[in-house]
Order: sequence, then C-alpha cells, then structure tokens
Amino acid sequence: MPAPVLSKNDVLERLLDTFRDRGYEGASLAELSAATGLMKSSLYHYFPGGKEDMAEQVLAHLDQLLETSLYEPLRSARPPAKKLSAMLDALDVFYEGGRKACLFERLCASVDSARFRRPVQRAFAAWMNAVEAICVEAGLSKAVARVRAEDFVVRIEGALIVCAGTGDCSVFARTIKSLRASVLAQ
Amino acid sequence: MPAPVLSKNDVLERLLDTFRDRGYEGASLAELSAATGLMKSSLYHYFPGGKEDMAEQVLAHLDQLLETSLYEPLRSARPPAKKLSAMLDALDVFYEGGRKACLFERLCASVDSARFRRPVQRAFAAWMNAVEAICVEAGLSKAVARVRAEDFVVRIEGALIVCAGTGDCSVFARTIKSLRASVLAQ
DNA sequence: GGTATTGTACCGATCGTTCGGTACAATACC
DNA sequence: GGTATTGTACCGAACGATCGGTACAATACC
Repeated sequence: MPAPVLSKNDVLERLLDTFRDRGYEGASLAELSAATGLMKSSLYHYFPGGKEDMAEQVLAHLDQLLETSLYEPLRSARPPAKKLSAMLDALDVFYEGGRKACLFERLCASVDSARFRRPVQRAFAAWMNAVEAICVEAGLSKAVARVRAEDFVVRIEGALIVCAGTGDCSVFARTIKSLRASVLAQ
Repeated sequence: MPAPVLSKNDVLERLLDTFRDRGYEGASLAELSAATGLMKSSLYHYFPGGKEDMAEQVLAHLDQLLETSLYEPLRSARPPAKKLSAMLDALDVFYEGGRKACLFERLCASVDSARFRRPVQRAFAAWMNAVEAICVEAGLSKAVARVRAEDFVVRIEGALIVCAGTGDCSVFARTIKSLRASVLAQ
C-alpha cells in the first residue's frame, strides 16, 4: 500500500478542526474533503460509516488525546496546584485562547445529537473527574471538590461561548486566570 | 384584508423556539414551516430575506422581549438582591431549567455567524450591563461589578452547554443557586 | 499481478428560494 | 349602493444547488 500522504491521526486532527470550526451540520463533505486533502471516495474508504463515522472517530481520537496529554499527567506525584495550572495551560493552548470552539459543544448541539450523547457524556464526566481528583488531592472534601469540578467545566464552556458571541477573547483569559486562583482555594 | 391566523409575534415565538432547539443550520425551512403552520412560501411573505431574515427578526424580537421582561424591571427602586433574584427566576423559566438552549449561542455557532455578530454582541453586552448595574447598586466597585457580570453570563451559558452535553439539568439549577448566593456578596 | 487508494460519474433527497396564483377584506370611484 | 380596484394573507409547484452517499474503473505502489 502506498504511504498515505497524511497519517490517520493527521486526518483525524483536520477533521476535528473542521468540526470545531463549522459544527456537525455546518461541516459539509466538500469541506471535510478540502480540509483533509482526501477525495470523498477516500474519506469513505477510511470512514465507511460516512460523516457520522468521522465524527465518532474524531470524538474517540480527542478522547484519547485528552487522556494522554491532560488527564494522565495529572496522576503524577506533582503538587496539585502545579497540576491544575498545567491543565489550564493545556486548555488555553487547545482552545487557542478562546478562539476555538469545543467539539463536545458543537456535537451535542447537532440535530443528530443523540448519536454522540454517550461519548460526549463520558468526555464531560472524565474532565470533571480529573478536576475533582486534584481538588480532593489538595485537601478539599469530596462534596466541595465535586462542586468545584462542575463549576470549572461550566466556566470554561461558558467562556468559550461568550468569546464566540462577543468576539472578545479576553473573557477566556480572565476565566482561566480566575480559575487558577480559585479552584483549589480552601 | 384577511386577519392572520397567527400574529407576527406568535410566528416569531415559534421560530425562536425552533432556532433554539435545532440551531440555525439545523432548522430547515420545512421545520420552520411546520413549527409556524405557515407554508414555506408564506414564510417568504413575512420574511422576504429568507432564513437569514427570520433569524434577524427573531433576534430583534428576543432583544425587545428581554428588555421589557428582564432589564427594564431591574431599573425599578426595589432592593438589588430582590432584582437579581427576579432575574435568575426569569432565566430559569426562559431556559426551562436548562432544557432549552440559548439563541445567541446557537446563532453565533452558525456557519454564517458573521451575519448575526452585531446583534449577538449587543445582546451579551446588554445582559452584562444589566447585571453590572445591580452589582454597583449593591455597593460593589465598578471593576468588581464588571467581573461579576461577565462571570454571571459565562456561568449561565456554560451551565446550558454542560446540561445539553450531559443530559443532566441539575447543573443549571446548581449554577442558578450558586449565582443567587454569590453575585452580590461583598 | 495483486492490493490499496483515488478520480469520475453518478444517485436520490433535501436544501433554501422563487413564482404564479387564489381567497378575500378594505378602499376608491361612481 | 354597487362595482372596480387594491392590498394582504396564504398556498402549491416548481427551481437550481448542494447535501450525504455509492459504484466502479483507473491508478499507484508493492
């Protein structure tokens, strides 16, 4: 088999980008084809299940990406404050300071949102659990940690929406900063 | 001239509902037609500019609705805490406890989001200004009031996203409760 | 030669949109 | 008062474009 111009991971990255930018219905096959450099037939070769298959694989890819680059490092022995700070840094990069949308949000806003419900649920749960674990590690009670973790995700997601709505990315920066200072506070 | 079966306001309300539920691209003309009881061609009678026109008029309608039912009452002489509480009650009703999405979010997530940028910007600004005014009235400094107002909107929007993503509306209830207790705190 | 991948040509369905027209109440004219 | 005209509300039937998706022969690589 000829070496693919793009690795499967690269293809998934570009699909991820397109879905994040345009949403599920907004990302047409023509656009996904242009973004990956693959013809429609090639897309259907790699994703026999079509557009839905693409979104699902992108979701799974992102899941693994977050696990290895975000959650897994949090289980190291470093101090909780450092780990939280690292997560916030990573989120700032991943969302490009508020300029990029959240894939989970875009997919659960889709008309066929039911298809993606389960993985999106799992993704939000994993995210909250990661934050909760750091909070507990920092000495907060389980109950407080849960509230903090939920609020953490709520504020990141909300900041992304407000950034997109107002066109002012500074909201995201302020939210990150505020979270850095408050999440682990006793 | 024959009396319309539905008033213009009723039509706008139903379009608003459909756009909130399905998003801009997700709400097809067929769906908008079914929701209003008007044939597609009749929709073009009321909205010569087509779908985009519909969304713009819905946006303007909502703008006025929020102004008269949310922001205007806040300029009364009642105590700030009461007014904030009333706004949170109204938001809880409007978003149906987290089950309904935010029109602004759905429209600025649209592919043609540039078209709605200005009105959405104005809507977010008006919302924040209203909250900020209550905060100032309650004795907070202008700077703190601004931060609180921004965080208020961020958390409402974020809670709606997390509700949709997890299918768990209790997140919205907790966010409302938390805001009720913390926004005006010294 | 055999296999993996791509390009071309399609498909039916649905998209947003337009057009020609009907029903009928209000108005203008005599 | 009766008739012609206007304007509003609305609808059915199409429009071209694009949607997601398929079939298959040609190509590229081992």
